[in-house]
Amino acid sequence: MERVPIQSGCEECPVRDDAICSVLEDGDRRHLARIGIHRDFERGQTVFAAGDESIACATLISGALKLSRCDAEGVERIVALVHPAGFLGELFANTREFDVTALTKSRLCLVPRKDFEAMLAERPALTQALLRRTLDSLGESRALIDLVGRRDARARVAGLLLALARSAASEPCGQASSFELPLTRGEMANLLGLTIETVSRQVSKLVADQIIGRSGSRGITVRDARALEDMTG
Amino acid sequence: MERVPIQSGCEECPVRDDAICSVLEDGDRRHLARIGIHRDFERGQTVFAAGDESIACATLISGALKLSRCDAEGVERIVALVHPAGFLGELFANTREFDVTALTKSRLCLVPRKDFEAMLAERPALTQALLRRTLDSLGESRALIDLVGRRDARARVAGLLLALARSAASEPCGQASSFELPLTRGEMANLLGLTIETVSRQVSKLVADQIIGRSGSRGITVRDARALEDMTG
DNA sequence: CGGCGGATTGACGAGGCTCAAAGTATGTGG
DNA sequence: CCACATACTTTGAGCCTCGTCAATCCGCCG
Repeated sequence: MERVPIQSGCEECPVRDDAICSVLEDGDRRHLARIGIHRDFERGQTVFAAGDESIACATLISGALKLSRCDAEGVERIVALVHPAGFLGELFANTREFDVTALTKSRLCLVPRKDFEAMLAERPALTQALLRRTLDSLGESRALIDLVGRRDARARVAGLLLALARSAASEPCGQASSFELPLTRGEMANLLGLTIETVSRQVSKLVADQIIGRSGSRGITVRDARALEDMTG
Repeated sequence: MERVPIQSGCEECPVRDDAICSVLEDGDRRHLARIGIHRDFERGQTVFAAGDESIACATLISGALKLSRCDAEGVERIVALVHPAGFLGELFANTREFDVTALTKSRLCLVPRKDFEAMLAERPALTQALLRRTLDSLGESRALIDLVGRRDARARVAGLLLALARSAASEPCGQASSFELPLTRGEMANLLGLTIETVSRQVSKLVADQIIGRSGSRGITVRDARALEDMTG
């Protein structure tokens, strides 16, 4: 569990133009770079645990994370995915609400919460950026409600594959034609409100219909993006 | 469609301590009171329409609203409900993303968007309050994902009834034992990702099981709140 | 090689959707 | 005041999708 100081004042950061710190002036950025650290996580590692005290905020630099919660019976419930440039942190509560787990090898930029909150108080632009990001999350969350509440299994899987293809794209607004799933079938099922078997069957059916291709159990090739989009409405 | 100026600088406002303007100092409040107006809507009236230019923000003073969107086939999809003290407004986009419709007789406090944004830029506390409210919406939205994605029909209906009982409560954190549903069966079904028939059957079953009582098709009495809570996990 | 976690595939049953009909509330016009 | 229309709700019957249970398969690692 290495803690690496942030080198070179963020100049090399791959998400420097997308993450919420992009709204800061260079001076403020340098300040954050001095107090922040980088840290790497392997697939499956817990980044934050629900119930823990919230002492740090973070921006995801690379990789992918899941946000989940366990219900009364101890069953995991994934409520959102986090992609690079995404922000993590409880802002007005002292304890964390969700478990945050790495889905792939991931790198985070961690900043002590109190320092971040201090900067929020002084820099309205930062608060606005955070608000904007939260509004985006809200939009995503509502899109997920749509997917999960109204679509059949085939459309749910199609919608998730599209979303993952988009987030795997190199440019914003594009979509990768070929990518590795960061989620197991079980995690896909969990997120979509389906079972492992149903997800597996739908993926197989999409392959049979020539809409996607498979390489290994995690590799996906989008053959007919149009068909996928049509399914999700 | 009357437009009523805000009288008496908000002193009488029933949501003055809960709405986002509660974080403002009296001077700023008076300023908003001068430029804002009150407006009443009847059940079914459109408050804002998706695609319209966003020229006003609003706080719901009384009543209830639904946020919905239509998919490609023109089918309505309710994504959230808005209760008194709730905030409405696209902040970084120029067009509205959702249809907003009154579910009951409702009163709103409307403020021109540009004035509101100007105040946001000057008053970090206001931005923070809005951020906090947005985070709450995000939490609600994730709770809805949980309800819709993982629970069976009975639990979904139970969860919605509980949520409505809470929002009908006079004190915060309490729940009304008897209230009027602001939603038709069709709207409940839409929100929960079920059909009208299934909702109707589940409500009938809850009545048969002595868990709730009915007075007319919209009146609900909670007889066994514990049982409802147990169902939703 | 065997063991293990994850993925696939099949058979079966149940829960919820579809289709259909009838019941209830509310309003409108004669 | 009643007849009628309209909108919403309730209830029933049958079917289909998806969940459950179970067996097998694949890739990976010791």
